[in-house]
Amino acid sequence: MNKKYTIKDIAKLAGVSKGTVDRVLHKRGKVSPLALEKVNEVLNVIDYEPNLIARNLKNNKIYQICILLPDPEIDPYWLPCIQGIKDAVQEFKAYNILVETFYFNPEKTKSFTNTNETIIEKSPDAVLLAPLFHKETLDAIKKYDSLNIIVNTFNNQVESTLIKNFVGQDLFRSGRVAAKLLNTILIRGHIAIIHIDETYKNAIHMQEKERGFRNYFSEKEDLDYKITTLKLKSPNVEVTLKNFISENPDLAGVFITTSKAYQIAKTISEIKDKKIRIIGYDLIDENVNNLNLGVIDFLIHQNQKRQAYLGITYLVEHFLFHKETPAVTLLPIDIINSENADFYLE
Amino acid sequence: MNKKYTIKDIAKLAGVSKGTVDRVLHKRGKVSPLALEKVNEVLNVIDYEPNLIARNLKNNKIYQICILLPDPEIDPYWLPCIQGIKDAVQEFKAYNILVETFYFNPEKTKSFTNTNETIIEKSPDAVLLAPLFHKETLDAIKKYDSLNIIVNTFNNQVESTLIKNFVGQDLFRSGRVAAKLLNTILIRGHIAIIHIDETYKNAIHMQEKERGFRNYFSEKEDLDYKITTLKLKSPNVEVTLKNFISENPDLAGVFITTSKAYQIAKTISEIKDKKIRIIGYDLIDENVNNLNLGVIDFLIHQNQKRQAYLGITYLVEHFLFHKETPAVTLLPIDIINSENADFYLE
DNA sequence: ACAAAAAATGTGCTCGAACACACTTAAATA
DNA sequence: TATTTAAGTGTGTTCGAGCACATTTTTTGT
Repeated sequence: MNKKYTIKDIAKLAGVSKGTVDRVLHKRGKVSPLALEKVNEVLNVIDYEPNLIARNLKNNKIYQICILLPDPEIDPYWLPCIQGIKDAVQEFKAYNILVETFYFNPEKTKSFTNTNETIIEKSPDAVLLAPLFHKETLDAIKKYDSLNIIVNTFNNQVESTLIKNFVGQDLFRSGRVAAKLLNTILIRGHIAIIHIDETYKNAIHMQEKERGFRNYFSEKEDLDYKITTLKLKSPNVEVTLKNFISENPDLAGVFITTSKAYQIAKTISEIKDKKIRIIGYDLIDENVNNLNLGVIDFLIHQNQKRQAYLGITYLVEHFLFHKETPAVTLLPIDIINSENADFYLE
Repeated sequence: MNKKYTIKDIAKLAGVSKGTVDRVLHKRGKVSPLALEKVNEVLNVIDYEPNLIARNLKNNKIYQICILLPDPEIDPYWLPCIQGIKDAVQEFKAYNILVETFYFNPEKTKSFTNTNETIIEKSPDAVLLAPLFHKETLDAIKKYDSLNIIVNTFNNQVESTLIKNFVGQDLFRSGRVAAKLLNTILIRGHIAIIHIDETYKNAIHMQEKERGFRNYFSEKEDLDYKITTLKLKSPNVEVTLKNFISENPDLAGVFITTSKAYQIAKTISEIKDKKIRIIGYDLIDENVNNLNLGVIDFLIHQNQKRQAYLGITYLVEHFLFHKETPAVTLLPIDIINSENADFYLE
């Protein structure tokens, strides 16, 4: 009754050979209308699911997947990806899957293009990219596609029909989440959106978050908030911030669009006479410390680990099981406070 | 170089037959010390991973898994589990896995025991239980174990060495998360922990959450909060609550330990002169509506869908791939506001 | 009508692990 | 020493899908 039907079963039921059933199933042609009819009749009645185990046994090709991301030693934001990759490798080590990780220097465009060339020389079956540099990424994607190498991306969205899958987060929405959080903890007041200028470009990231943040408040115009955008540049972060705070004594909350909230937290925690609320991104150590100290109120988790893990998983499932991969996978925007942070770490 | 070694390869390298290698790998005995030595030497050098695909091909047993949970029509809390089960079934339908779902009436102990008996008659290979009734669960587990049926649990934790795996949440910690949230949005004030008395027993659930909640505040004794526990009984919920609010004009926040926060939200939203903050559990429709209306500030997501999904997945992986399952899997305690709720729904 | 070409169909082998069973060699017993 | 018993080893088959190739049937052309 609940038996799993095999091709042999279908062949017997239809009164043909398994070769014919196989041709029908794979639309390989060379089947008479009569035989086609008979097989289809059986297929309509029973619920045939090919046995994935048997299907893949024969296919002893080793699939090579390369994953390219910024060097976590230069930007610790990418550190959790390593574990995500490890998890995926562990999960699929019993299959013919070979995953190789490549790092590039996020501060240097050249490093990105060079690493892509190294990967191309390996001629893998698929590449998973963290596409930091827009133009160079498009070039790389074109090149990969011409060599029939599948390209998927994670973390940063790049519009291209050549990309099969993107895993990341809706940055606009994450800006809205941050806005709602500040709206919940502050009745009114002056809020600063702080972009800390990185040497490399994640400007689009920061802009999208700001857009979402402002969008939330623009929908509630009756609310009594003043919102200022503050761009801080690398050597002068602390000085500029201190000046801003003393010039704006009504400052009640800040939203930091990068993972550098701890830098702001340090300055703000030194102000003893009032509490300025802080919302930032990413569970890097310094941020979590400040969360536990009560200096940072919330962090938004971008789940890089799962991004990398899912990106690889989709590729493996594509190769091994011919599964359809969704064009875009948006991970949940996790809200973190001191009490639930543990569960999202490692 | 990166070739996958097979048993045949090992046999050739060790100068024995694949039968001998097989006996060594599975410790089936009947191997001479000399042969054992030779095979082990090869195994030490190469990194052998058995091909899971081939291993399972031969094993054409159909594994039957029964999952037992409260009827979602009676308690909508369990509704997301259906989707979690569906997802798991979909994922494993190509393998020999048969999942059958059973509902019991959470208000009737007898219904629980009866359904367990129905399952036992089916003699499945494993059962995944939502163990609502403590004593009856222990009896059922004992019975299952004596019949060599694997028992795993989800949602509710039951101490028993016979259980291979539990998937759920740390309720104590989730109480702490709620406490931290109220601590973040309220500077001071009177807070009420509200237990809405269900007809059936989830008393342990509610107690653990309260314990965690109070534990958080007990650690910060310098804070200016007053915490009251309020038990509301079914027909008089609204009246008792209204009385409490008028008797306690300093009430600033409530923490509802069940999924019935919307009931409280209704009453509280009618109070126009002040804002009482509300934190509750579970993304059921009425709660999410109140989240969007701004009446409920935060919901804590218990991720029932994933609980059911993971519970089944662990069993399948145990049967199919002989994977070790962790004794306890604690899901993250997701904090939900109006802006990120979408991502956790379905 | 008959050979040749084309179309349709069936057979048989492969993948790797698992295990039953046949077989060989060594040890134990009379 | 002959014979039983045990220990050790190798061979061969199975699982289901996929595909190459052999075989059969039908169609086409002369």
